[in-house]
Amino acid sequence: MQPFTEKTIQIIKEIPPGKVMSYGQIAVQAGSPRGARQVARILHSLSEKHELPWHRVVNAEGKIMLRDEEARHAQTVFLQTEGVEVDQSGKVDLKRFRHDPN
DNA sequence: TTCATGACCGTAG
DNA sequence: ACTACGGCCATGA
Repeated sequence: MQPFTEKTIQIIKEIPPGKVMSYGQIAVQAGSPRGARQVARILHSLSEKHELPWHRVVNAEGKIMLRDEEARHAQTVFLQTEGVEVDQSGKVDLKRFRHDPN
C-alpha cells in the first residue's frame, strides 16, 4: 500500500460531520494533486473495511458522482441527516459545506 | 511486466 | 447547462 493511499484514508476519516470534501481536494491534501481518481477508487473498494465516511465526498462541483441510484439516494440522506443541504440534482453548496483543513 | 480500469478534473466550444 | 477530450495514476488481473 502506497503512502498516498494511507494518507487518503486518514484524511477522509478526519472529515467532520456536516462537511464534505472533493476527490481532488483530498488528493491534494494526500500529496498527489492529480490523484483524484485514485481517491475515488479507494472509496469504492476500501470504504467498508476502513469504515470511511464515504458519503462526505463529492466531486469538484459539489455533485454526487455515484452510478447506482440507490447509493446516490443513500448518500443524499446521510448528508441531509448531518445538516448538509442537497438539491434536486444531487448537488451541495461547496461554499457553505466544504471542509478545508488549512 | 504490461494493460485496462475508473464514485475525477480542467479546459474548451 | 451539457458534451468532448486529454491527462492522470494506484490497483489488480
